[in-house]
Amino acid sequence: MRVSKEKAAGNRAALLNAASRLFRERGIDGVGVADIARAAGLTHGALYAHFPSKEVLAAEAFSHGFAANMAEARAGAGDQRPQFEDYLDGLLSTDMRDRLATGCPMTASASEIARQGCAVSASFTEAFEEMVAMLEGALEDGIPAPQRRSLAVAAVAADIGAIAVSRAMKKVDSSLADEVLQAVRETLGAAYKAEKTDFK
Amino acid sequence: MRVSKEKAAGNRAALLNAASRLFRERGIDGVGVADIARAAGLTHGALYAHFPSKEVLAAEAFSHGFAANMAEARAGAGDQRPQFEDYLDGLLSTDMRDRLATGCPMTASASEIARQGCAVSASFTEAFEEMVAMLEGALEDGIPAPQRRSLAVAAVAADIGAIAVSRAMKKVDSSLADEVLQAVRETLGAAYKAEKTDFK
DNA sequence: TGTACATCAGTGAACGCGCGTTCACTGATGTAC
DNA sequence: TGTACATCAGTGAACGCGCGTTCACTGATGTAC
Repeated sequence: MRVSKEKAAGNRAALLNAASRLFRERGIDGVGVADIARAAGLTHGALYAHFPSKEVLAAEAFSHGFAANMAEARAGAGDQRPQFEDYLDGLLSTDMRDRLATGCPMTASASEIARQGCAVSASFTEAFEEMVAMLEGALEDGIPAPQRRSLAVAAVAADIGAIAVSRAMKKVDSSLADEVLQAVRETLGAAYKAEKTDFK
Repeated sequence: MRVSKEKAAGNRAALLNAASRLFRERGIDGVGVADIARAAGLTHGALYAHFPSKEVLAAEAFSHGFAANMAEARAGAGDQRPQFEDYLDGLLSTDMRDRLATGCPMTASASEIARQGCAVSASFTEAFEEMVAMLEGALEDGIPAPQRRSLAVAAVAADIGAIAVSRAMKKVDSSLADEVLQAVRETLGAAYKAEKTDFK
């Protein structure tokens, strides 16, 4: 039966939330549309009143989950502008690694995106650029723009790799999993320090 | 009907080759056992004479594909011992990125491994350690062991991230995809240079 | 070397199940008068 | 403000299909005599 506009908007949001969580937890290929609808308190047919296909839902859910993560990162920073190293500490923490369902969708699905359609790839690329911009803005002003850009791009890619790798290994070797996070943290820190020294 | 021991061994190898390729191309969840058996010229029933389950096949196929990649890397190095930077150039090239079906299984499946069973996680972890050892051996002797280890671990994790990210974006922004590889290459190079200078 | 027979790799039908998507239908909502 | 009716979010059965795994069966291979 028909439902009020407010209720319909709420259902749409519930579908996005459920999809976003489940896709991160089990992978895009590992979740069915019925699972998502059920988690949102609806039947699978209703899903198609809001999204034309699973792929479009996946792309929107990706952006939705990423936006929530960015908002959290900015809120967590508080009033003053955070430094590059503060971001690294947060991104490469065991906390971030252990938050699969609510963490960054890029780290949760990195290697699956290439197998998905263009809509999902586009969401991923947009998220990547947004995160690069955030990190770039946290680098010291003394460093020239090309080096800042390069460092920020590398930091986001390395973070995605570190979290994915750490998660993949945690079940069988949790100390190695922790070591990976620390090693990437140290290496990015060293590269940043070197750039700062070069251009002082 | 029964088949000679040589033929059976050949069929097993064909199954591993097909599985290894297909899993990298389409993801572990994206390939069925029937696809693999068909690609190896067999029926799906025969697969279960060689492997007890898809998960065990996935774990063995992972190790199989990784071993081939390592052998290639060592052969490509030729007679003299390659430097760390030579490895980075090879690993972070557009060639490596564009070789999905025959490239490193770690880069092809990184974010999916955490969702698979322990057998696959164990294969991943073993491969990771082997690759770290290879890179560690290519670092300059002057750097102390802890720093060498940290740099090698970070390089493998960052490489996995860079290739996965570059593949994810290529469809929608190929110049950004190329930039990612170069940025990670530069940043790891800068970190290595800084360590060399520190301990000279 | 020749024969009888146990072994077992490979076949293909069948198991129960979930997949993404479509569609006729329901009935409360929102709108036009 | 009250009534008639078009709209459309949501339901649930159905579509055809592929999934991983099991199993009775086949028949060439390898072995024991």
